[in-house]
Parts: sequence; C-alpha cells; structure tokens
Amino acid sequence: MTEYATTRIQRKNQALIFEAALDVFSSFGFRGATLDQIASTAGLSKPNLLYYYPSKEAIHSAVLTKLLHTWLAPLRELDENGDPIEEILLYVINKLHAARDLPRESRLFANEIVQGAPRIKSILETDLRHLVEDKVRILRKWIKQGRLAKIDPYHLIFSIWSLTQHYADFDVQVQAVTGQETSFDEAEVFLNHLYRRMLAP
Amino acid sequence: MTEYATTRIQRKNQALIFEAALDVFSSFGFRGATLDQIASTAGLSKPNLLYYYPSKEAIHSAVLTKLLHTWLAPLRELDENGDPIEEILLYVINKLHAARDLPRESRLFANEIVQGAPRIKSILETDLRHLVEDKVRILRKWIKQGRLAKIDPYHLIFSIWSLTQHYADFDVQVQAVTGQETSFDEAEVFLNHLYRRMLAP
DNA sequence: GTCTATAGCCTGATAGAC
DNA sequence: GTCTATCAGGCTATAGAC
Repeated sequence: MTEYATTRIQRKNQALIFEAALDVFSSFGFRGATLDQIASTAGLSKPNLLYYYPSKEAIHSAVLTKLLHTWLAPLRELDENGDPIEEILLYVINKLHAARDLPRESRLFANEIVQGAPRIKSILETDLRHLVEDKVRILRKWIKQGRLAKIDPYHLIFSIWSLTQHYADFDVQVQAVTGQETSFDEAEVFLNHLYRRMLAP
Repeated sequence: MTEYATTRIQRKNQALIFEAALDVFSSFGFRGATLDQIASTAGLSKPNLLYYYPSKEAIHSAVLTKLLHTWLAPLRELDENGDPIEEILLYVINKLHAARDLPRESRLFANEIVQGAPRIKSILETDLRHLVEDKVRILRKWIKQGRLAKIDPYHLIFSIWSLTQHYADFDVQVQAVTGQETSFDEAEVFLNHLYRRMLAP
C-alpha cells in the first residue's frame, strides 16, 4: 500500500519533471537552462529534482531520447505503396502540424543542433541517417518510375524539415514581421502550392 | 605618434575581439558563451577584453547590430524594376551563398531567435518588419500584374529564409544524414528547380 | 593599456536532518 | 522522499599594480 502510493508520487513527479525540463531546455538550450528553473517549474526543490535524476545532463538526455521517437514518427509513415505526391504532401502537413502542436519539441532539437548537436550527434549519424536512407530509396524509386519530378531526394527531405520547423523554431521572428499570431492555415495553403508544383513529374 | 600607435593597437584589438565574439557567440549562444573563451580566442586577457567593452552584453549587442545590416543586404537588393522570377531567384541564390560564406552570422541570429530573440526582438519588429513590408508590397504588385504565381508573399520570404539558412544553421544534421560535406551546388540546383516551378504564374 | 588578483554571484551537486 | 544548509567550481566584473 505504502509502496503503491510512493510509486504513484514518483510517477507524478517524473511527469512533472519531464514537462518542466522540456519547457526550460526548449526555451534556453542546455547551457542556458538551470536546475533552479526546472525545479521551480516542476514545483520541486533542487535536491529533490536531483533525487530523480543524477545530473542535469541526465535530465536533458532523458528528454531528448524520449522525444526523438515522437519527433521522427511522421517520416516513418511515408509509405512506399501510396501515391508519391500524396504521401509526401501528407508528410509535409503532418510535420507542419507537429510544428504547431509540439513547438517545444521542435525548439529542443533546434537548440541542440544549431550548437553542433554535441549530445545527439551520434544518434543523427545512425538512427536518423538510416531512416532517411530508407526513405531516400523510396523517393529514388518513385522518380525512376516517372511518378515524381527529378529532384535530389535528400534536399527534398531537408526542405520539408526547414520549411515546417521554421514556424516553430523562428516563430518569434514570424510574429515580429507579420505583426500577428502565426497562421498555420496560411502556411498549409502555401506549402501545398509549393510541393504540388515542385513535385509534379 | 604615441596616439597613432595606440589607436592602431586598439583597432587591431577591436577587430580581434569582434572575430572572437562572432566565433564564440555563434557556436554557443549568448548564455553558453563565456568571456574566457572570447578573450582566449582573441588572444587577450579577460580584464583587457573588458577594457574595450563594458560587459558581455555589450559585446554581444555590438556584434549583432554590426552584422544585422550585412545580414539583411540581400533582401534590400530585390528590385521592383527587374524581372520578378529572376529577382527572386537572385535573392534565393544570394541568401544561399550567404549561408555558405557566412555561417557564423547565420547561426548567431539563429541562436538568438530560437530562444525568443530577447535582445533583438525590437529590431525585428521595426527595421526587419518595415523592410519586409516594402518587399511584400512589390511582390503583391507582381502577383497582381500576373507575373508571379498567386502565393502569400510573407510565406514566400519565410520559405527563402528557412530553406537557405537551414544549410548553415543545421549543417551538422545535414552532414550527419548525408555522411558528406554539405554540397551547396546541389542545394542551388534544388532551390532553382523549386522556385522556378513554384513561382511561374 | 595590460596585467594579476580577487570580489561576488550563480550553478550543479552533496550532506544530513526529518 | 523531501527538505535546509552548504560546498566547490565557474562565471562576470572590478581593483589596483605596473
């Protein structure tokens, strides 16, 4: 009974810490984030925070690895057996919605990568690279079959990442320039036009 | 005579500090950068560094404001009297070359903006916004004249920023995924295809 | 103008009471 | 499991000798 209660508290605190860490790391990057901020955001004391994780590095690593799977899910869904252009468009829209609904996740990775990805470089070179290679193979097949414009499949994927994540990572600039809340509906119309035109064989 | 010599030393040190600060701030962001790093990169002692600038904030601010003009130059060149598609393509290629030749500048701003642009938000809301508004006016005119596809001009500009700066800001990811040095020639071919297809009326 | 030395603060992490 | 108290180290910035 006591053990169940304890476990429930632990799970709740784990979740609080995770949310707080995502908030703070995505806003300030690894170096800019402080344990004080994370602890107070989670409603815990700093030593209590370090009871659950041994170090700042461990918290950051836990958040990154847990979210990487979520973050790469849309690309995994690109289906070899679907219609090329509709499959790519679906990926674009899914990524755009991810930028809208999960901006903290986007900025978490953006912060890490723009500073040279010191803590996830090896994952990028293995997991991400293998996933992209598999999808590049599919794209090359579609191009060979004449169902897609003759474009570099790597740069196509990079373009989708940059165009969609821009609305999350550089949102403050988008809002500063337009003077309005970022319109993801407008972005969707724009990207739909862009990729339909560009991908047609 | 002594004054001339002194001034020459000052100018040299100013230049050394500027280069070092750009190096360090662009690699680690404001919070991640340390005066120790900047001083040793510049070949100066830390107190000597602070003889030239009163604070870390002042160094960062000096670098940002000095580079902002350079950074926005390509957009300023967009010429109302030129051919719409060639003018936009020229801007795209100029921005891509800027990402290739000035990656530190790109990352300096990326670091600042991804963390909410606390130190340059007001500039984004005034100078950058006014510049973009002027160019949006030109783009709208071209669209009205039927010389350009009916697209949202703001999102067109955002797309150029994100697609080109991606190769500088997320270079480590591009290299991790492709396993090679980033090919700006390939990127140029890709972007040329993309914008010609997309912009045709 | 440039240095050594150091103040004063903040940060990550630990000790030990409860 | 959670707290208060605290340490050791790194940080920005300053004082003062030369």
